[in-house]
Amino acid sequence: MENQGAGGLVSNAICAISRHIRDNDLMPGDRLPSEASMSKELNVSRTVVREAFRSLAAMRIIDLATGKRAAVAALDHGAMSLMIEHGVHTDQINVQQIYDVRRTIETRIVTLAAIRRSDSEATDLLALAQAMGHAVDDPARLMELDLSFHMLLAQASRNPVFTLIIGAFQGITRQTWPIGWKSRPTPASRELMLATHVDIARAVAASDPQQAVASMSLHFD
Amino acid sequence: MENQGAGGLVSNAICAISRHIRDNDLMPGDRLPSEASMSKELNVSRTVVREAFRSLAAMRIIDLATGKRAAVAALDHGAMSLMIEHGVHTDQINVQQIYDVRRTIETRIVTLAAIRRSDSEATDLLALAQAMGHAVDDPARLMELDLSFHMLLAQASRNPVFTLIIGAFQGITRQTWPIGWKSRPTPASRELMLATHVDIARAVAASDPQQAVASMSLHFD
DNA sequence: ATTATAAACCTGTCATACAGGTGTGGAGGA
DNA sequence: TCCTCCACACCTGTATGACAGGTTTATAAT
Repeated sequence: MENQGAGGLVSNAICAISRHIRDNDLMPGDRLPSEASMSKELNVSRTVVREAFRSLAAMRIIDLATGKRAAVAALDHGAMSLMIEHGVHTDQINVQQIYDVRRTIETRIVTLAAIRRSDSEATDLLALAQAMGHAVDDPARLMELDLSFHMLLAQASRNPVFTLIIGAFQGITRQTWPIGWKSRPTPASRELMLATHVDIARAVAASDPQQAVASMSLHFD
Repeated sequence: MENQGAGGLVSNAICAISRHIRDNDLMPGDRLPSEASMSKELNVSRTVVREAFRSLAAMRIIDLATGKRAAVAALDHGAMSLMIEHGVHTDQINVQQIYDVRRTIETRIVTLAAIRRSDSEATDLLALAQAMGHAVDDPARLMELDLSFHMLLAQASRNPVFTLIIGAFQGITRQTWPIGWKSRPTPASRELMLATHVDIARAVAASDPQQAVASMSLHFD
C-alpha cells in the first residue's frame, strides 16, 4: 500500500495483508489466512503477523476472534470515534469545530434522507423523535435516543460515508452532550429542542427536503 | 474507555493507556511509560502491552519508534485514509458517494477559507493553482498539486476536522484520480478544470465566500 | 565547562510453550 | 443412506526468555 521494503517488518506485514484482501477481492465476512500460514509465507515470526493483525483490527479493517480466523470487517466507526476523542482530549480539536462539521454534514444528510428514506426509516425516525419527548426526565436515555436519531437519519441518506462520519462523532458526543443539555435549563428551551427533532422527522417523512433543512438549521441554533 | 473488565487483556491495556493519556492531560509529543513498566503496572506480559501500543499506533493515537518511548501523536489522517480505502475496495463505499461528501464539505470549507485564510495561505493557494496550469502534461504531478490544493484549502478553513476528513480521502483519490482525468480528454475540458482551481484560489484570496462557493460548485460539475 | 565514552534503558524480533476456543471429519447409531 | 456426537487437528490468546540494535543518561576525561 505505501511502505514496501522498509519501515519495519510489521508495516510490511500490514501491507501484505491489505494487499491480500484487495488482490483476492475479499468481501466483508471473508476469512483470512491463519497467523501461522501468514508468518510462513512472509518469513517472519508469528509475533510480527499478530501485531499486524492487531493493527488492522484496531482500524476495524478486520475482525479478530479467539479460535476463529481473522475476517474482513464491515464498515465501522469505532476506530474513527476513538481518533476523534483523542483529538479533542489533546486539545487539537474543540467541540465547536465538531459542531460546525456536524451542521455542514447533517444539512446535506437531511436533504438526501428526505429524498431517499425508506418508509420504515420514516416511521422509525418519527418514533424516535416522539420517544425523546417521553424521556425528558431521563437525560441518559434521551441522549441515546438523540444519537440514534441522527444515526438513523444518516443511514437514510444512503451514503455510508456520512453514516461513518456521524458515527465517528458519537464517542465524543456522549461525553459532551450532558453539558449542552444543562445549558438548556428551562422547560421551554428543552421542549423546543425536542420539537425540532419531531419537525425534522416529519419533514423527512413528508419527503420535503427544504422543510427538513430548515428544521435542521433550527436544531443547530 | 469502553471495555473495562472484559474483552481480552489487550483491550484492557488499550483502555488503560488511553486513560493514562487523558488523566495526565498528555499533549502531542509527550511520552508514555515504557512497555516494561506498563506491563508491570497492569500485571500482564509485555506481549499484551506491545499489542496494545501497536493498536493505538495503528489509529495514529500514539507514535512508535525503535529505542524511544511511545509518544502521544498529533492528528493525522493516515489511519482514516486506510479505512476509507478498505471501504471502497470491499464495495461498501463507491467513489460517487465520496464525491458527494467532498462536495458537501468543500463547499463549507471554501466559505470558511475565504473568511479565515491567512495571507500566506492565499498566496500559496494561488501558486498551487497556477502550478497546476504548468503541469497539464504531467498527470502524476498534476494530481499531487491538486491534492495539495484541496488540503491547503482545508487547512485555511481553520477547522482540523475538515482537514482530517479531506485528508482521509487522499488515499483513495490517488487511486481514482487518473480515471477522472482520462474522462476529461479534450484540452478545453482540461483547461476548464484548471481554470476552476485558479478561480477558487482567487475568490479565497479576495475573501469573497460567495464567489468561492460558486467556483467550487463548478469544480464539482 | 565541554566532550567523549560507557552503561542503562528501550524497542523490534524470534522461538517456544501451553491454555482454551472452533471447526471438521469420522465413528457409530437410526 | 442419513443424522448425531465426539475426538482430534487447527487456531488464537498469553506468557517467558533471549538477543540485536537504537536511544538516553550518567560518567569520566580533557
